[in-house]
Amino acid sequence: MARRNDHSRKQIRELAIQAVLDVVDSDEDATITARSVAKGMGYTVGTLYLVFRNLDDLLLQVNSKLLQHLYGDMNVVAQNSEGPRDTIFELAKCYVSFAEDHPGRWQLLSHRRDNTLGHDAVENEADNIVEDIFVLVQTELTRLAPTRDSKEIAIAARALWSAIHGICIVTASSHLRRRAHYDARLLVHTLVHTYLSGFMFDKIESLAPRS
Amino acid sequence: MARRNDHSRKQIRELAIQAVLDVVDSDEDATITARSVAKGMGYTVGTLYLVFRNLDDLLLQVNSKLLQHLYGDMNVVAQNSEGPRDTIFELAKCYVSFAEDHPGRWQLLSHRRDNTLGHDAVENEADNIVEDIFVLVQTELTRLAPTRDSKEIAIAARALWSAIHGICIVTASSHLRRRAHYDARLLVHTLVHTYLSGFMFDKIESLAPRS
DNA sequence: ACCTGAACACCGTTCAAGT
DNA sequence: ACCTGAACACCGTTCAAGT
Repeated sequence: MARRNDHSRKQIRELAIQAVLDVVDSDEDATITARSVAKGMGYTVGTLYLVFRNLDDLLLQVNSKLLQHLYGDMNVVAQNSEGPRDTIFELAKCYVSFAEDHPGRWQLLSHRRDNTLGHDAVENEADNIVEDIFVLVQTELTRLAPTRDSKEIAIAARALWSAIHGICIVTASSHLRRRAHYDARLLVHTLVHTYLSGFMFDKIESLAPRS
Repeated sequence: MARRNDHSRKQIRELAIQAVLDVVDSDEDATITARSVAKGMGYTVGTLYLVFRNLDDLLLQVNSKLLQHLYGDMNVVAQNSEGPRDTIFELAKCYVSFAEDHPGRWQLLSHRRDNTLGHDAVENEADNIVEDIFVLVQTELTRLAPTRDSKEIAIAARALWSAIHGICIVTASSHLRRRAHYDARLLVHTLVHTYLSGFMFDKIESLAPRS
């Protein structure tokens, strides 16, 4: 054995990433293991460490890829919807769909990373995409209330998007524990509807003359 | 060694729970280990399995205790605030304070449990307290809009509380990655303010005559 | 009866040795 | 040069054996 040279370094990385996705797609509760990933890609454990710094590094790259896809989908959705209000609803739906249709992949995103790797390029890349997603929402909120302070809108966007994320988490967790199930889509719709009502109402109020 | 009989079964359980809390209090990122818990309580690993079914069972009991405390605090807060609107703000602040002042304990709450243990008494206990917390919020929302459908209010309460939780999670995670930090307290305040505005606005609208 | 600690089957990670 | 797989230091969990 040894010395096969079937794949380039980049191809091996791709194989590993695909193997991780295959594992979580086949069982959302599966624990990702260096050995299981290696088996899935047809190599041995050692090879993994030839190409990634460690398991966290691999998972980080998977997350980066997942976030890129999600961001891409969200951009398409943003393009194809009518008006900022509708767009925000569609963006939220897009996120819930990702969480519900690919629970394994979605859970991968909240995998706690070790701080052992310093400020990595890939680490920053993943974080930057998350930032881009926030900005997407921020842009639509700005369209809804063009006169409002941009700092305020940034806060509103973060609050709203974190809230949507929170609903997905709580719903998934109560689903896991076979609890009375509240539909994530319904909860998110309610949240966005109520939040946007409040957002617009506050605007009206601040524009109204002081009584 | 062997046969010390220093503590009763119940005392040993208490020692273990305290040991877990000590570990996460001293380092929020510490990994809870059967051996580290055992060392912290002055026993050996085996003893842990004399008193808990496994590590998850121990962590579940810790969570149950933490949730009881949190629920107690929230009840005190609910008693001492003026009016439903103020109460909801105070409840939210109470949760954020827990997450920020005791990050290790708070993170323990989102520890993913194995499904290996069936429908346990303790498991249900923890879930029931979470349910009670939702009800607390639900009660205040009902006071704000007594005429609204109770099912709708239940949904509104879950959406709001999950949203608050989500903000804490996203904030903690970006804090961990040393990202530009948005204050959780500010985000939660914005969320609650905006959400309640929307909640009241929708009520007004639905009460208003159809035009 | 109560507790221990060696043992087992797993981890992540490394690195000398094979081709 | 490329990859292997045994080795190491850890896990969670069990259970025969000590007092």
